[in-house]
Amino acid sequence: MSNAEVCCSPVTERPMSAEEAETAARMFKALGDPVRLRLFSAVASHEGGEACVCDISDVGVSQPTVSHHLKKLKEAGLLTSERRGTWVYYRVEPAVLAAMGRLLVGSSAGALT
Amino acid sequence: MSNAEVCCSPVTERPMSAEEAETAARMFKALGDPVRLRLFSAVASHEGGEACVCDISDVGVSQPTVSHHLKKLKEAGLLTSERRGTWVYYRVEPAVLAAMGRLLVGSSAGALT
DNA sequence: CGTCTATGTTGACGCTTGTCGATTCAGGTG
DNA sequence: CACCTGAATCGACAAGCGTCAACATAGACG
Repeated sequence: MSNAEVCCSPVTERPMSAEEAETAARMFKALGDPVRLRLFSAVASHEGGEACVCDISDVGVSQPTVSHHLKKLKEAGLLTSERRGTWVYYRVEPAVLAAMGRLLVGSSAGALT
Repeated sequence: MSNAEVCCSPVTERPMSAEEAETAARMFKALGDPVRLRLFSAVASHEGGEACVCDISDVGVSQPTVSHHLKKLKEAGLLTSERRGTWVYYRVEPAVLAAMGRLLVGSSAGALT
């Protein structure tokens, strides 16, 4: 259900419809908070493309707040989570980065590594 | 002063610092509202890369609200404005799209058209 | 100058959001 | 089982945000 597939043609191609904008804005909004952006970057740059909460929770806010932001990122379709024993691991939804990049630069930014 | 040059290395490269996140989040936040995203797309996709307010103000909200959102986009460094006679024209700051794209996909998405 | 049109600004309103402390849940360990 | 640690949820609060109607400003035109 991740918004990645649905959304969208590049912003420079034609004016976005209300529906497209609604979907895309939800993803941008999720990255529109400094703490969330740091958490997201921490996960995305972590080895293996995934990280335990304990690895990334040092962003200067309380533990409930970290949990809250991770939930938001998950709801936006940017992260997925999985519990393994004591710890919970978050990983980046790969298609999302490509989709958002394509939305901005239009070109073949969809070509992933 | 546009945030484009300052910001940043790709999110997947290393965890963002608090300062980087603050800067980048401001740009994502600006695109995190459906109405603003539609306005931005309308300008970006308009011929010549610029548009008069009168050309794009049909997004379902009142005129003051349109003006308010355009101001926000301007403050975020995504748009610039210029008055020419009766009308005010907005245009996309070109480096910004490339910078945000690079932030997401990491690759050589900076290569513009 | 007076008036008309195109944008911007102000002030107010309700809703959303980021944050925390307290609590709860989940799993491991003794 | 009791206890401890990692993580999520709850409840509350202040701050921020999107929206509008009313008003203000800027330029064109008579």
